[in-house]
Amino acid sequence: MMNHTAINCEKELTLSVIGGKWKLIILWHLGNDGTKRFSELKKLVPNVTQKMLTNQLRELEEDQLITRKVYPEVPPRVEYSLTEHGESLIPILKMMYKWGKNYMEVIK
Amino acid sequence: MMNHTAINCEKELTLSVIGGKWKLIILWHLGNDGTKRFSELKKLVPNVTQKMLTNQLRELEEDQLITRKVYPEVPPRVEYSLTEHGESLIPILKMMYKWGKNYMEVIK
DNA sequence: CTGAATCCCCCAGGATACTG
DNA sequence: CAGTATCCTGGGGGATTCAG
Repeated sequence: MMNHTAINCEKELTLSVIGGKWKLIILWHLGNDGTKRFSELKKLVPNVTQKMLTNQLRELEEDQLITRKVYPEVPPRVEYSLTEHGESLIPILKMMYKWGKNYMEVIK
Repeated sequence: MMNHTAINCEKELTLSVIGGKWKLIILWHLGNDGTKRFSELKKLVPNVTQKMLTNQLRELEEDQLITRKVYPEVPPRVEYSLTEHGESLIPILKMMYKWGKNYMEVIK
């Protein structure tokens, strides 16, 4: 598991696992569309660099929100998908989506 | 409103308004206990510095999640409370709390 | 295709001191 | 009591290059 220091409360633990710059959108796509390869995620997540995509995926994997499956092929194929922990996060993401959408409309 | 740059999606907007280091716990206390003075929040939020508490409160105010009421007294009294936007965020915080609690138990 | 390895910059956040 | 004003640091995140 990752190093989540200075967590005062359980909600901050939750925040710490989804708080990375690209984690919400990664989880979102894996939640909606299911399994994705690295290159697919690269296209789906606008403006990520390879380094950051790799980085965020590693952290999500450490936190057991996604699984990483490597196929021993040439060229290599790696697929990412949500774990049960990851799946259980989707309802929260949906609420965040709804709240953000409404908030965006109300706050001009 | 604050400067929320590089928001790819509405959920990231939501994340951006609650993402500060002390914002969750501030919103949490204001949601549970209602109006609080600055000094009360200072006690309720462990290890915050005055600067950071002020900073986070200002940002929450800019984002219209809390209101700031100043009483013209000596010594000064300032009270903070949730706006409707802030209140509407509480269900999300509760879900995050539950998720984090369960996650903490399952992941050793 | 899926990475790892470097180098670098910015700024959120901490420590500390001062003020109406 | 409820703040400002400075100064400073760590590390999250970007750009770029190399590799199996």
